[in-house]
Amino acid sequence: MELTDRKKRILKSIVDEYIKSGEPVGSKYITSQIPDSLSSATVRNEMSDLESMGYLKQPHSSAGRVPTTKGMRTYVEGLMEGYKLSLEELSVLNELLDFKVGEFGKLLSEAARVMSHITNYTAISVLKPPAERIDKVKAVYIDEGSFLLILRCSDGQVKTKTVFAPDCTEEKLRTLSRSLEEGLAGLTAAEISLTAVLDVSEAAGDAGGLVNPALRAVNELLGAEAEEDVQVRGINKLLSYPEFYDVNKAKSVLEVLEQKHALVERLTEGMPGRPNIVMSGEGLTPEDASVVFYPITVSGQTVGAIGVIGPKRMDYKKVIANLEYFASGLTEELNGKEEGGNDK
Amino acid sequence: MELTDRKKRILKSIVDEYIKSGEPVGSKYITSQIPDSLSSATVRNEMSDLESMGYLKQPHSSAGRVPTTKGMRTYVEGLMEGYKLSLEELSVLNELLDFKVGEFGKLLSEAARVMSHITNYTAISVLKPPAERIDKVKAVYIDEGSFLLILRCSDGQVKTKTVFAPDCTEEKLRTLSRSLEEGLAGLTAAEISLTAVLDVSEAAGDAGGLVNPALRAVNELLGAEAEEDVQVRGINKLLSYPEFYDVNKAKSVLEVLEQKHALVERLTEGMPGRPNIVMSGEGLTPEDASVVFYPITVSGQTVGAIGVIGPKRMDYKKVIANLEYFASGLTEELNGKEEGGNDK
DNA sequence: CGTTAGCAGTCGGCGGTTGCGAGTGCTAAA
DNA sequence: TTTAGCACTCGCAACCGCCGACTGCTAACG
Repeated sequence: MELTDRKKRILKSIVDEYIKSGEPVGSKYITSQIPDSLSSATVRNEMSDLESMGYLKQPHSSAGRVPTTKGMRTYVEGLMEGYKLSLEELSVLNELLDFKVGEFGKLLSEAARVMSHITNYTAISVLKPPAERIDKVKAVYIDEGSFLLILRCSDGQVKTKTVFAPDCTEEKLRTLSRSLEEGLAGLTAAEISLTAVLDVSEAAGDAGGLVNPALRAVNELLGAEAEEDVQVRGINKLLSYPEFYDVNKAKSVLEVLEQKHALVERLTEGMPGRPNIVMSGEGLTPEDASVVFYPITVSGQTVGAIGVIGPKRMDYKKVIANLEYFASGLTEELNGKEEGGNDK
Repeated sequence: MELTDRKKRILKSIVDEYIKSGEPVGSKYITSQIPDSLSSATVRNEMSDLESMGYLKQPHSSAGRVPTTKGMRTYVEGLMEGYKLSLEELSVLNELLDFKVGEFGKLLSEAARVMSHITNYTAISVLKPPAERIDKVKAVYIDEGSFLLILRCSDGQVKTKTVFAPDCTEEKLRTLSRSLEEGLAGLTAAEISLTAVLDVSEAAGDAGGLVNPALRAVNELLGAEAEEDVQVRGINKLLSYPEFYDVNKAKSVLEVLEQKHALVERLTEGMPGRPNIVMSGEGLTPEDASVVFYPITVSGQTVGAIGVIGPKRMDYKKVIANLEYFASGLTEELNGKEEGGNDK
């Protein structure tokens, strides 16, 4: 059977209402919502069709209909109207984007807070350590027992770590800096081979004792878990929605949110530049929940993501509009900054 | 009326059982748990006394008794037995303490994860930026448009921030470093006055254009919100306890956990070196919940805290034993490290 | 005077019943 | 093809009575 225009209108109307109320939608109510003037009986017939086509289902035989995941999918992929950001939303987001981008991690985490506040859903931000090339390495003297290793990556990110090592001198550290940079510049963490390590050791000469601690630090800074960060804000919002009044459902969502590493993986795998929507039944997403997210990329590399998790019937248009605005603004700024600062 | 020894035994027994079951405790059950051989009627009389003294209360007139906050307080402050850490718990904690302490923040957050896992409650770790004196300042060249500001505080913590400023040269940065250090060393954020700022500007000479961005960065690094971090792990654990099956109660707890700044304040205000216990009714703690935490100090300054939040009837002895072991081990290590590295 | 047995009273929780109302599917007529 | 009408289904809330756990009280005992 075909999805006629009228069926689409009815489906859209059902989803709209379901997003508002969270309750099954009956045929009578629909007649008052669609432009067509139809009787409830006709709508019932259409709804019956939509059900057999898999767009709707009845929670029990004498209740209204609820959209299935398939129905929701269709809705978000075409039926849904756009959403105009309110003045208030715009001003909050703009203020946020005025942050200096050097503080990327903090910015993302702050964004999650704001996003949760604006949308009334739980917001997630993830920060992923990209497999970056090393651009510059520097070792700076702190005291005899320690120095600070500074790594500048090809995306402009600067990472630092305090390294404890005996007998540091300014002199030795200069040598160390030079040999590290010569040996490692242009490599990713995975590309640091044994020969590279030996090269560095040799070049370091009497600073050789510092090479191993330094390399360990480099590895940690670039390594997979190094700077991974996940922020979840507004968990309490989740419990405002009836679908999560059942403690077990709420628990299953919270369990997913605890899997921080998996979250990073999952959210940074999405398509950049457009909304990614995962609903329950489509991935590991827990029952009745839905996740909307935008990855954030810098020159083609995904470095993080920001998203929202809520009931499957969340207000997609609003959420998408907000995420879109923030993500695209941020991506632009990040990439602009990058090109500007990279002309060495 | 006085709290006799027998009353204490009965109270302890009631709390022990209540911690296990979460249900009101009846007089008959108690007779089988205490060493004294008493009839249930006698126990009832004693329980009636305990109730009028405010240690117990009845949720409704035909049910057993439940300890009040006062009853719990008395329990945790004397009646409770010690808890022996199991081999498994010890080995996990020891492994954790083997982390390098330079990674203090990451360590705390990891500790929260482990703590939640071991105790089966929700764990909280907070990191507070102490009002530190500036020990050393250094500006390191990144490229023409930016440099890295490195701050070493009197507690040995090293903080960094990328600063964007036009026309950086290695030369200028050396001057900047020198004048910043001369002008700011030994001060806390609050003590940086206008005269200090003018001194720095003057000393900086032709690097004067870099002073303002640099000072702004110093301020951010030392400022109140600068590096505040709160990690909450194992929220899903909370929902395993019947006292939080009621979504509203769970929500009120989650709302408290969202107040990250307030959490930092509250948890770092506690007495170091011993368990701090706050129960519902005693502070802002939400209904039916209880928080146990240990602040972590470095040379007298509280720099963070680790704790556990759970139902008021949580297994205090186990939680305290674990937190105690971790907090004292960490404090020791931190203070040791500090003295060793500070002899400039 | 402390302790104990016994008994009446209280009350929450549980299972079964009932009535209500929303919403459906079907049928027959327009 | 649409519509009106009607019988039917079923979740839900209210209600009821019963059971059991536990208490408070009283009176007797050592």
